[in-house]
Amino acid sequence: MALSEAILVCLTDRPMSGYDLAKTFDASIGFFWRASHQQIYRELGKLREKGFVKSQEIAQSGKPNRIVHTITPAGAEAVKVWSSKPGRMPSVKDELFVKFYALGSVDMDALKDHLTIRIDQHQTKLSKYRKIQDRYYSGEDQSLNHAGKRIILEMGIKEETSRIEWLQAAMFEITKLEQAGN
Amino acid sequence: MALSEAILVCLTDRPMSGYDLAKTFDASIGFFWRASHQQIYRELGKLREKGFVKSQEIAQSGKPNRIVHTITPAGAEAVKVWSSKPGRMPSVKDELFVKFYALGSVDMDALKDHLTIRIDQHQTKLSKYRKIQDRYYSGEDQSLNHAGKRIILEMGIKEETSRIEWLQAAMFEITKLEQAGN
DNA sequence: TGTGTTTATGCAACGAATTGCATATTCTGA
DNA sequence: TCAGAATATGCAATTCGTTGCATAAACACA
Repeated sequence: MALSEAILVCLTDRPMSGYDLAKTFDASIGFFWRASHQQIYRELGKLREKGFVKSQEIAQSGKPNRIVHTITPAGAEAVKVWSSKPGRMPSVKDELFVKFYALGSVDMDALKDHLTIRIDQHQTKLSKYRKIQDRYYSGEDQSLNHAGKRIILEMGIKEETSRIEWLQAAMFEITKLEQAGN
Repeated sequence: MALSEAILVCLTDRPMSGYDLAKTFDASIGFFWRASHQQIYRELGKLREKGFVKSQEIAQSGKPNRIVHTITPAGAEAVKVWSSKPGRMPSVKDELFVKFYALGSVDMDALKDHLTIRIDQHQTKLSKYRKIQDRYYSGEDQSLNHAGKRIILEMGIKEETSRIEWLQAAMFEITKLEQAGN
């Protein structure tokens, strides 16, 4: 499982609380590996048991105390071991395809609506990526870590752009089918 | 959950045994909704309980008996209800991205190997899609069900093609980074 | 003064998915 | 003739993921 590694990778950048991690997953690494805050808290517990992170409570007046997690040398080692092994193909699960597979049994107007929604969602994602790219990745930072994040943003932008294109092509095709009177 | 619907959709084409379904998931609908045989058998049990499929055992001499599942009117109705509701965005989980996110902490040669493997896997998928397209979807069948399957094949081909392109672009970029001596 | 949002953490229950095992027979090739 | 693949089904255990709930305080706004 790569959730634990994704967390360790985040903690390599800087020590974080579970809350910080949840926000990071929402805003950057989570574009490529989704996780909810409950998953993150549970996984942090496991990482602590394995000795891959150290956790220390920091008292805050007023707000609840923060528990800040730091990656240990054993954790860094675990990241290295993981990164040297090839991962598995991401498993596809897309309801929209299944609906197309059953085109004869679905309501065509509803399907067109769903297609429109999906295109919108991908466009939202795309503009989010572009904003981040403009804000943080148009500069001159040449470090490896920065370069890696720049590259996945570029990949994400290409992925979303092509998705939008072929979803629009699919929309065109089913509209044509409808007009043909099937 | 759409696994149950994916199964029902398959059974709309023709009655099948669990084994047939597992093979169908391996060879066609599973390109867009992966499922193992254990998942399928368990789900078939649930569908039977709900009355969405009827199952009848067919004696076979020698081989173990086949249990053939047929969709019921209630099952067909369930497909309709499901298809009218918008699905959720497929959740992304790709280790390769996570490795790029941690570019400073991973072994670059290993990462390049993994990239090569992934490009190969997508190329394999692509040529599988193209073969199916040539064999079954280059003809004149104008039925809706046929058209839907043709469209998802086209979408799949576009998806894989663009994936291969940007994975190669990523390979080019990290090679460039390496040569720059970072 | 109250309502809602943000920060901050976590349990409990359930449902989904994976992994490993188990059985039993036919057919194919070495 | 013997090994192994393909056909055919399924249980059990574990892990992963989601949903709903719970707590607790600061702060912004109306």
